[in-house]
Amino acid sequence: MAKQGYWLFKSEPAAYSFSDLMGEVDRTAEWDGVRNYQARNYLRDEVKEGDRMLFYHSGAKAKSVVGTALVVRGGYPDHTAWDPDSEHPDPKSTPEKPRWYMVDIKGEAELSNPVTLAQIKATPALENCSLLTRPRISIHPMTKEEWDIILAMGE
DNA sequence: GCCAACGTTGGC
DNA sequence: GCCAACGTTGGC
Repeated sequence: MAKQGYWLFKSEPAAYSFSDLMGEVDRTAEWDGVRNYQARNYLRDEVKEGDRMLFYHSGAKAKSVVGTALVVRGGYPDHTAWDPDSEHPDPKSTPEKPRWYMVDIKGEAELSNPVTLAQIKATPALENCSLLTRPRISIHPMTKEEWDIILAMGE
């Protein structure tokens, strides 16, 4: 069995929120629309079924980790790229030569207390976490230690 | 293959 | 709403 991976996915709640995920059939959604190569590489190569992720709300008001989810399908081609009616079409990506990848996630639990960005910044053990050191990427790998700390803060 | 222009992200 | 950071594009 592959090593358990931990991730943090960012989303603008106005575009797609954690409650949107929890409201899906089977609480499961395709995480499509990623159009950044670094994030794509994570999705394609490293995010595996069985990995867990923190759902982070970015943007003016939220800026906090609000819940957890499970990866229920590892990286596979993002078919919305070659759908001209999708929100993120990319004519350079085709079914034969997919450029973008996505995963499927299933909502698990909402945190009792959302962990804010300010709290994360104020926690010395989290100062090297990818969320803080690599701004402007929508997908961040996390260590088990970081995962445990944030979840404990959210209880 | 360089690099300027441009677009996007996301905290403030 | 501003703007810094940074990724992408495209002319040369």
